[in-house]
Amino acid sequence: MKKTKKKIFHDFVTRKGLKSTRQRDVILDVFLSSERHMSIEELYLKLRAKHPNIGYATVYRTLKLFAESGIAREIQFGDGQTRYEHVAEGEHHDHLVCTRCGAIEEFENETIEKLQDEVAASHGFIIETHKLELYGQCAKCRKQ
Amino acid sequence: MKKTKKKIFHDFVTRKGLKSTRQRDVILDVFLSSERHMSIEELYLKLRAKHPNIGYATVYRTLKLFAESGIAREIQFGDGQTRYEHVAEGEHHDHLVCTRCGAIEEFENETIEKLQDEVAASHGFIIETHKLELYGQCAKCRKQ
DNA sequence: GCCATGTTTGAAAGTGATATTCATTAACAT
DNA sequence: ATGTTAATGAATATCACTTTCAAACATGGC
Repeated sequence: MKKTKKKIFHDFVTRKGLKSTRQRDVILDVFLSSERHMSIEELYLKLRAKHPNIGYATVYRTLKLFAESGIAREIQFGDGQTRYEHVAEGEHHDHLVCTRCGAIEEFENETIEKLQDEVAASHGFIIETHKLELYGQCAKCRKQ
Repeated sequence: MKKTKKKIFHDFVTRKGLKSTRQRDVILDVFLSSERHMSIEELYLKLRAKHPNIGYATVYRTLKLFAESGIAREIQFGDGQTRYEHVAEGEHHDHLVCTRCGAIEEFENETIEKLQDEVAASHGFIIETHKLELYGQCAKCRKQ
């Protein structure tokens, strides 16, 4: 059994000399029990149902911390909302985004990654990160 | 010789029942004579040098029109600025973005595009557009 | 446990980029 | 030249964060 995300985040908080608070615990629980790609707004609303006294700013700051600790990653799909996705250790994936219903699917493709490195090399670049998103209609929406 | 972008935009304006104005002409000239990836802000500043009385809102609205007419395309590189790039007919390319100096290079790769279609198909998606950006250090910055 | 210290929190205000409003001005058809 | 409709520019609004600040907490030392 690998280190759980709760443990990873807790260690991060300790190592940084930060404090473990009720709010952070609650936000982490909600984040971990949610779908993989959530905007701050979505998480905030979900949270409010049970914890109406937690502020937006706290959610915002805590998600940033999740990203910093390595258990989450910020993503932008160009709709003006920052989303946070769960990060599985050592794993990388890209996204398929449905332009109709907004559904997000993930995929991995070794060959594409390799080609990206080649392209970068031929331009003298060293890649640090990349972003690959395919936008279109998902199977469900196409049937309608 | 293909239809020029001026002609394409003018036809678009006519077809839509819009009007041809001095401002739109000027903004189009500045856009066409500029580097491929310009933010609204950059174009506005460049414009102000010779045409200090053209408003920001007009630039903003006109660039949207360029995109709608097909001669320009909106792109987001995650720095919070929308950029507009020139669109060459039938051509598609992706970007290499230097995380140090902000330089933007373009590339095309047939094989990657093909693989994208395969990935999409295996998920039941039909791709409409895609976005592939490689972020890293460009050759120049690496040497420093 | 109780304190001292530094961190967090939540409400409110601030930011920066984009988007809209509205009175005025300018294009185009007649 | 005139009427109609679209475009413009200044100002304002919006949106999604982001920061500020006083009050509330968490944690280590006594």
